[in-house]
Amino acid sequence: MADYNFKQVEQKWQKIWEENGTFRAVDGSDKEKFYALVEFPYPSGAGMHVGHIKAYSGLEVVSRKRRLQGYNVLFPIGFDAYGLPTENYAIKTGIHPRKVTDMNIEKFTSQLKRVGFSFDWDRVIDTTDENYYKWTQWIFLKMFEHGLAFRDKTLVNYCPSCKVVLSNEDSQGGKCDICHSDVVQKSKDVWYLRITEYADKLLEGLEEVDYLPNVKQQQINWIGKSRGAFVNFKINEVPEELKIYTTRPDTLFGVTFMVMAPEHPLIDTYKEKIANFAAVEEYRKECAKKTEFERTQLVKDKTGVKLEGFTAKNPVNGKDIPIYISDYVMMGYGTGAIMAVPAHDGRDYDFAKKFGIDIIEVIEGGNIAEEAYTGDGKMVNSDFLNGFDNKKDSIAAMIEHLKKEGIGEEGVQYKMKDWAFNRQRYWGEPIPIVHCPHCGLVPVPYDELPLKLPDVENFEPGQDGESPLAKIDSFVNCKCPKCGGAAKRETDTMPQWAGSSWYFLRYIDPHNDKALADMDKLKYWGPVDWYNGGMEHVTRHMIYSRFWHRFLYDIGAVPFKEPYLKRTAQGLILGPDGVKMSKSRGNVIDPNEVVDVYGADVLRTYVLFMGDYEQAAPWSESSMKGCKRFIDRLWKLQDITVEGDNYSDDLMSAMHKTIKKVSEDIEAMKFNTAIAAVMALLNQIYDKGAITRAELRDLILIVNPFAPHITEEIWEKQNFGGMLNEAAWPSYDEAKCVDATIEIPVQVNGKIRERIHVAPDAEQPEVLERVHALEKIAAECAGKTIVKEIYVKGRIVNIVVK
RNA sequence: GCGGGUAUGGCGGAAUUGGCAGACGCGCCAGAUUUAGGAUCUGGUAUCUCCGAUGUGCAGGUUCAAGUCCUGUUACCCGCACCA
Repeated sequence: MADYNFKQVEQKWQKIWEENGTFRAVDGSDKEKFYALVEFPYPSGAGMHVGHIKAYSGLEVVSRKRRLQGYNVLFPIGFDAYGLPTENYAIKTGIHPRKVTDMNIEKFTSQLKRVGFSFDWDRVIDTTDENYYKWTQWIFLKMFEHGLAFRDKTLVNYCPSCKVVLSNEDSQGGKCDICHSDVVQKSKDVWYLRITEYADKLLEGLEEVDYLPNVKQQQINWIGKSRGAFVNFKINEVPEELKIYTTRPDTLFGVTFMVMAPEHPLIDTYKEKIANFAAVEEYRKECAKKTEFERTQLVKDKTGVKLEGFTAKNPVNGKDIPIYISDYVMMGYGTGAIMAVPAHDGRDYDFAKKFGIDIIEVIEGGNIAEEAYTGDGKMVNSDFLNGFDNKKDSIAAMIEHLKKEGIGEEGVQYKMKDWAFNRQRYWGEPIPIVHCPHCGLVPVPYDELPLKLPDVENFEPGQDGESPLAKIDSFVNCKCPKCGGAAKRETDTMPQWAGSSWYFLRYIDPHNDKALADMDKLKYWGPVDWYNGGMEHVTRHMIYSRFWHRFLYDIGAVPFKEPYLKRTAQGLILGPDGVKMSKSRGNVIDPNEVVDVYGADVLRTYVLFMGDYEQAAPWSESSMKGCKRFIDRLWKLQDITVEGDNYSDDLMSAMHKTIKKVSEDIEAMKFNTAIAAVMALLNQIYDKGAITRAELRDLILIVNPFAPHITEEIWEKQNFGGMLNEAAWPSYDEAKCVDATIEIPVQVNGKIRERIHVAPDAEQPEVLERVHALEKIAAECAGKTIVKEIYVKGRIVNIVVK
């Protein structure tokens, strides 16, 4: 047999698959469906990364296996093409983002095809295609109609370098997610999506899906639901109440001061009554100047200013307490003001120590002279709560009291905030809203969608962060759809997360021009059975898309509640130096080069063999050569193939065991051990020196999902009949997975002294009888008393002697 | 600080969930083939004081039996972070 020519073979089969539409998903089939989804790529100019290959190879293998098992598989791909890098490239080069995007999509497509992924290429979507974003705009208008899209003037995160307003999610740690420069606070009119209204639904939905535990936990933390109480504190000097939120209302008797966020509006309302207003203003200025970095890094050093001339009354004991402002209280959470219980909160404790404020213990168990005690314990110094010994009961009792006295109520808070939903950028979906001087915000009529993104010459954002669209008079000036008067269009565009929030629905019916997808098709294909992607998308992208989807369900546009039944995440591929791949480090591996030198089958096999799929692992070229050897050895099996319609006796259990192992491991995403099992089988076959046609046929089938090109070629060369992808996944017989005899280690006091061969179903008396007949074991036991004898069937013998 | 995770040969990693630690691959050593290199094939490869003992970050514990379970502890990684 001539050496394996991967270049020729891979091209040959890729062409055949393409011409035959081999991997097309069939609408309206009687077969059971399987919808596998991978996160569609952003088509960047750099082209694909080996990380993409690993991300897609997991469900690629599952999909190919499921097809052989008779499923109707939908395994689609598309492009999430709106975004800043393309726009910035356009600004730099003057090439239109449309052109850049088309070029990049073409590049990605050819790269993906070279790897032989079994995507359904008839269903490719592009979020920047007007037939796609028409429906993105449609969903936005539906949200507007239902009061979920609204406009508000607030402080926003603004990146002075990108000249763009960012969501909290895009500016974590006070750094711009795109350019990593410092984000500043700015007052602006912005669009929001009321995702907070869906917080509970998003939490409840998690109970019915199968996500990795840490994915679920991250989403729960992100939503950040907490239960507690709102309590009103009277301010003594003015007719005003200061409302606070607390998770521990039962510690009210330990409150010795209050703290307001520096931005709290009450401060301005009563500024002429604040005796030290100049000092307050000074402090507020300092806070506004602080970067997020300083705020978080100097956590322990508490700062603040007392509001002179104001005191509050503790509503449970009537004590007068001072009010401070401090930047450790945030305006964006709760009510922007807190009751401080220094004895039982670390931050309040630090503040009280620094400002010399009383610390009153109300929960026993700690040493409040040393530090705040945040554990549970018996209530003290707390009037009617004294004697309660767990927080559940004491909180319930206090809430009861607050309600009865009319000073507070039960409450819930979320860390999640409403989603800032606009960018002052060109390369995004136009927001289909008209600003009419008479009618206010008026939606573009549905029959006028898509509201097309106009052509512009200059993609630079305007000064002060205005969208480039604002400069195009023909776009901006329009008639109000409601009153017909002169009006202006919204010029902001949607954020990059918009298009990806519903793309999995469009794959189901990508060419539909009547609806985002046909209801019958949605019923057949939905929901996504298995979604794999990166860990970095489990909060933002996944929560956003679960929100959109749940909204669409609530208005009857989709027939299922949760979009993704199962979610897994692949680990990163690190550079050969063990560090995350990056252009600046120069440790990036180009998949094209790997395909050139080793072939697509080797690349596919290696990214799955290199380690635990869900764990990060460094790239190693020499390790990949091992996979190259594996592929070549697979080819050479043809040299030792002999006639035979059955498995041979000496490979019987090995064949069945391997089929079982590979079948199970693929479903469990343990691709590395599946490949290892096949390698071990290959070693055994070469030791024996022969393989029957029946064995080769099934071996080729189970390797096919990993290495589809070479296996199709062998299939054809060996005349196994038809195309491999029309054959059935081999089955295994549980009874034949066991060998005729198995080796059992024999331990004396837990140390292995001998080994014997027994039938797998041999019973304990028989085995022990044979064990005692062994010379070495008899010697070990001589003169000692046998305390215990254990035989674990098929595993081990242990004799305990004294 | 909170939440989640990881720790096993020279390296990437296995271990049926309490039952032979180191599967499989890389690397390395030796041999075969080759003018040579590469490729390929065969054998070996945890450590040590090597007929026996030791060994899964560290210290204890449970058990006939622990990488796996329990208690404590250290280091590193990821996510969130002054969230009241």
